[in-house]
Amino acid sequence: MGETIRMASKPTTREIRQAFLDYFAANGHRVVPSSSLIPAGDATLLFANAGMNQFKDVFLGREQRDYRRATSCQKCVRAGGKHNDLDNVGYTARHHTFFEMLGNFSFGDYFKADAIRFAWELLVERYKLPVERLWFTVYTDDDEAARLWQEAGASPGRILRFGEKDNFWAMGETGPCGPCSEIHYYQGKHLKGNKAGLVNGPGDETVEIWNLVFMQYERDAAGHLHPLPRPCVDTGAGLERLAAVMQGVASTYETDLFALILGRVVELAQRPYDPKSELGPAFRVIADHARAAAFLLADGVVPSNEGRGYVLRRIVRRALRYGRQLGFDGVFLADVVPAVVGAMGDVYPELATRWPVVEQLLRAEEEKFSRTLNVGTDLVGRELDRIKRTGGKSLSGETAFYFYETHGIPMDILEEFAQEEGLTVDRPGFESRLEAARTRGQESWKGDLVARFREEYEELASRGLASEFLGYQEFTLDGAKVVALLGPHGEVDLLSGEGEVVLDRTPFYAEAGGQIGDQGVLTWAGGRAAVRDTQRPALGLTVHRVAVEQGALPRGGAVRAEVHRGRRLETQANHTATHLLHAALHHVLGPSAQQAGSLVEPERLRFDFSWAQPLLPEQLEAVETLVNQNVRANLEVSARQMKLEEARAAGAMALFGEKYGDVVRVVSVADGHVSRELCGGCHVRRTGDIGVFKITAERGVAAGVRRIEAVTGRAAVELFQGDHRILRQAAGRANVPFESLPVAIEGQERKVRELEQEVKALRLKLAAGGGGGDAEVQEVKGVKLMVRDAPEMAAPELRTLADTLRGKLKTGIVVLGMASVESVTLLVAVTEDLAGRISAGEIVKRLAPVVDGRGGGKASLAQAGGKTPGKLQEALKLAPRVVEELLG
RNA sequence: GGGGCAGUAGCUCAGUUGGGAGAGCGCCGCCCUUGCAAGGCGGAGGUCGUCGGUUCGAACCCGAUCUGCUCCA
Repeated sequence: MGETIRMASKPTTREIRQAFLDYFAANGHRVVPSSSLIPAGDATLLFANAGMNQFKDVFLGREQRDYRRATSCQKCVRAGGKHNDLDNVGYTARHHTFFEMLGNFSFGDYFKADAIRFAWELLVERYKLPVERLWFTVYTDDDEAARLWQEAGASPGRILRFGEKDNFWAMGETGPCGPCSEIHYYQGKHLKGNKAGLVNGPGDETVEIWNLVFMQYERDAAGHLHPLPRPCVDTGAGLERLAAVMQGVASTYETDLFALILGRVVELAQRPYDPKSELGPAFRVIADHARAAAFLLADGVVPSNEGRGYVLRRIVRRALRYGRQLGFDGVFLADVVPAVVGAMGDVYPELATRWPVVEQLLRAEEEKFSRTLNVGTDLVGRELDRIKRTGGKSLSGETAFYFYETHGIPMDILEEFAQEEGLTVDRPGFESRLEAARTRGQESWKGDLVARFREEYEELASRGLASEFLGYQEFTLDGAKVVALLGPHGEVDLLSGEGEVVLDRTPFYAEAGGQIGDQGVLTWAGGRAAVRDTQRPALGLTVHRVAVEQGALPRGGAVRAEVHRGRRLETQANHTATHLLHAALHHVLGPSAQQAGSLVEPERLRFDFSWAQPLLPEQLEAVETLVNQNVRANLEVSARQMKLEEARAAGAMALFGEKYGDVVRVVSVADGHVSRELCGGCHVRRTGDIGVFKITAERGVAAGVRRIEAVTGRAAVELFQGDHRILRQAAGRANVPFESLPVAIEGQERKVRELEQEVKALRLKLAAGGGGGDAEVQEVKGVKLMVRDAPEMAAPELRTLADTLRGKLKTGIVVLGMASVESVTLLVAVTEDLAGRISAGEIVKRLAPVVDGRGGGKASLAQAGGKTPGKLQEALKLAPRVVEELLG
C-alpha cells in the first residue's frame, strides 16, 4: 500500500455531487438548481461558465432573494469567448468543454472564516481527502485567510502565497473584487514527489480543486478599492476534478461518469480505449464533446454559423473530425449521446425530455458536415491532382486557407489528404493567414455604442432606480416622478431635445420577451415629450427614449404618462396570438418545434422555432386553423404570479435564454388548457380580441430554424381585402370565376406558347424562303456570299435564320441586316470550312461603323449593333467589297 | 458585427479575352428485347436567384439585394 492512493470505497460522481449539496444545505444554504447554459440577460457572456453567473445581480445588490446562503451544481461551458478550452480538450487530463461546477455562496452573510471552515470540513472530514496531499493558496497580503486555514487544521507549510494573477479575482474592470484562496491537490503516485513548486506550476500532478473568492472590495473607475459594506463569498469546485481525486484516478476521463460515455464510444468504434495510445485523444474528445453537445442542445442552442450556435457547431465538428481517426464514417455522435443521457439524465431531466430534439438536431448536423466534407474533398482532390500534374510538392498556405475559410475543410483533414497524395501543406503560411483574418475580425468589432452607455445604465441601476411597471392594467398614469434624465452626454437635470427618462412608476412596457417597447407621450405643466421607445438596459431600470417637443423636462418633476393605446392593443393581440401559435405548432409538429425567438409589434408578429424542413402548406393551414379556432372560442387569458417550481410542475413552457427569478409570471389561455407560458408581456383579456389570425410568410432563418410571420385583427382584414381585390381584378380580366383562375391561366400559357412557336416557325419560313435566292447569292473570289435584309425579329431568331441560310448554301458566307425603329442588327455567319480563311468577326467589325455601331464575334458567327437604321442598305452594299478584301 | 465562396433544366453540375445556353441522370414517346437500374432513336423541360448599371450585345464585368455554405469575433 504505502504511498499509493487507496480509499476505503470510491464514491461515485453522483454521490460526490449530492454530498456537496447536502453538506451546504445542512449548513443553512438554499439548494438552487443550475441555470440554463444560455446566460440570461448578460450579453457579455456566451455561456454559463461559473456557478456565480446566475447570482451576479444578487452580488451586485440589484436583486434580492429570500435567502442569503446558496449552494448549487452549475452546468458550465468553456468554449469560445474569453475562456476557450476547446483546443486543449483531449490532450490534457482535466480540460472539458462542458463541466459541472459545485459552489457555495454567501450574499453578505458569512465571510472568510466560515467559508474556509466549510471547505476544510467538507474536504477533510466528509470527503476524507488525505491532508498530506492538500495545498492552500492565499493572496499575497491576505494574512487573515492564511491564519484561518491554519486554525482549521492546515499546517503552515501547506499555505502558499501567490500574487494577483493567481489569487485575486475581479468581475470586470470595475465592480466587486477581492482576494481568493485556492485548494490544490497532489495526485501523484508517490508522496515524496509532492512539492510546493507544483502548485500553480506545470503538469497535471497537482490540480486546483476548489477556489474560494472573497468579494470584499468595489473597484471604481479610477482603480481605487473601496471596502464593501457586506462582503460576499463565491466558491467554485470542478466536480470532474473532485471525482478524479476522490476516485484516485489520474484523469477526469477515468472517473465513473466518463467510463460510461467512453464505454459507449469503445462499443461503437469496436476498439479498446488506451489512454496513452495515439488514439487516446480521439476517444476523450468524442466523449467530452458528445456530453457538451447534448447539454447545449438540451438547453436550446441550435447549430448555426454565428454566436452560440457556431460554438456548438465547432464542438460537434471537432468530435466528428476525431471520429474519423477511430474509423467512424457518417453519423455516430448521436449514438454516443444516449450514454450521456444514461449517465446524467436523472440529475438533469432536460437531457431526457429534450432527447428527441437533441437527437434530431445532432443527426442533422452530422449529416450536414459530412456533406460539406464531401463537397470539399472533391475540390481538394482536384486541386491536389493539379499540383501533382504540374510537379508541385506542396499545397500553398493561401490555397489551404481558402479551403478552410470558404469550404470549411479543417486543417488536419487537409493534411491527411495531402499526405495520401504524397504532398505537404504549407502550415506556417496557413497560420499567418488565419492570424490576419483574426485581427481583421477584431478590428471590425470596435465602436459599440450600446457598450459605451452600458456603464451609465449600470450606475443608474446600482443607485436603485428601479421603476414599477403598472402597464398591465393602466395605459395612463398621473403623477409619475422623473427620477433621472439622460442627455446625449450623460446625466442632466433638465432635458430638452432628445434623451432618456427614468420614472419611478410607469405604464410603458419596456422591450422584453420579444414584445417591443411602448410609444406614447409624457406631458407636464408647460411641456410635452413624445416617447419613441421604451427599453430596459439594466435589470429593473426602465428608460423612456423621448424627444421633448415643448418646454423642458426637469428632474424631480411629475408627469402624466400616456401609452399610445392603439399600438399597445394591437401589440397585445399579437402577443397572445404568438402564444396560441406556439401552442398550435406543438400540436401540429410535436414538441421539437421549440421557440427560438420572437418579435411582437403592433403591425405583425414574428416567431422563430427549431424545425429542420420548410413547413408543408397543409401544416401551415392546420396551424392557422387551430389558432383561429382558439380565437373564436373567445377563451380567457389570465396572468398569475407563482413560484418557478410550481410553474414548471404545471407544465408552463419556459423559454431558453430568458431569466426567471424565484417568482415568475405565468400567462395562461383557458386556464392552461390551451397554453401556459412564463411571460412578462402584455396580453388581451380574451382571445376573441385577436379578431383573426393569418400567417403571411414561412421561411428559414438559419439551418434548423424556421420563421413564421403573421398578422392579426385589423392588419389581417386589410390583408384579406387587398388579396381579394387583386383576385377580383385578375378574375375580371380573365373573365372567369375565382376558382377557375389557375386553370384559365394555365390554358392561356399553353396557348401563348403554341402561338409563339407557330409564329417563330412561320417567320423563319418566310424569311428563309423568300425569293429563291440566286439573285442574292453572288460569288466573291470563288466563295458564295448571301446578303439579305431580314424582317424584324428577335435576335435568337435571326441567328436561327442565319443558320438555316448557311445550311442552304452548304459553303459560303451569310450577311444579314435587320432594322427596327431605333436600331440595326448585323449578323454574319461563315460555314465551318471557310472559317479558317475568313472571320465573321472581321467582316462585322468593318460593316458596323456604317450604321454607327460596333460588334464582333467568332470566326463562324458574329453580330453587331448600330443606331442608324437608315444606313442599313449602305452597309449591306459594302459587304461584297469587304469580303473581297478580307479574302485577299 | 466583419470577411470568403456559391446560386444555370426535376437532380448533379459544365460553361473565359462578353458574341448561338450545354452534359450526365431523371421524365415523356417510339423502336429493339421475355430476365436485371440493358440498348437505339426522338422529344418536352430554362425569368442563367432578384433588381439596377456598363455595352451594339451580359449566364459571364460592376453595384445592390435575397438565399445557402463557410471562416473569424
